[in-house]
Amino acid sequence: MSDSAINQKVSTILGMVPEGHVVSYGLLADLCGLPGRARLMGKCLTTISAHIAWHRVVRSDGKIAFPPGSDKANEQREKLVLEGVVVKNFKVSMKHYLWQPDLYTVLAKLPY
DNA sequence: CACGTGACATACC
DNA sequence: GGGTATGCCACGT
Repeated sequence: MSDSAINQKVSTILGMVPEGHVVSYGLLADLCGLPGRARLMGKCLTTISAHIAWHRVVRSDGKIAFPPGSDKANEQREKLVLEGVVVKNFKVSMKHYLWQPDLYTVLAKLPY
């Protein structure tokens, strides 16, 4: 699978994550058909972070992936809070996670 | 080719 | 809860 193909899927999927919700890197990888390759997602986001909802991606434990207090971390926290996401100490509450049933809904809309 | 590193995850203790 | 260990994959050195 080419890089651009992955970028395509990531963009598509992130476009379907509703406001006020977040997904983990691992889940995102799963949805891309790349189970176990969460680290690849971070790599991917560095190239397409410009015009998509990259801020809705957090780690599986809820923490923002950037160093707490860094500019990027602050920016992400800001965007999430504006959407109504509860962020405490750079960690989002679990209730905002897109969970399994939601994923099936998302998958049903994907072109593959 | 061998390591180290990184927007990660899981399983333990 | 935190800390360590291991698995994971792409990249640079």
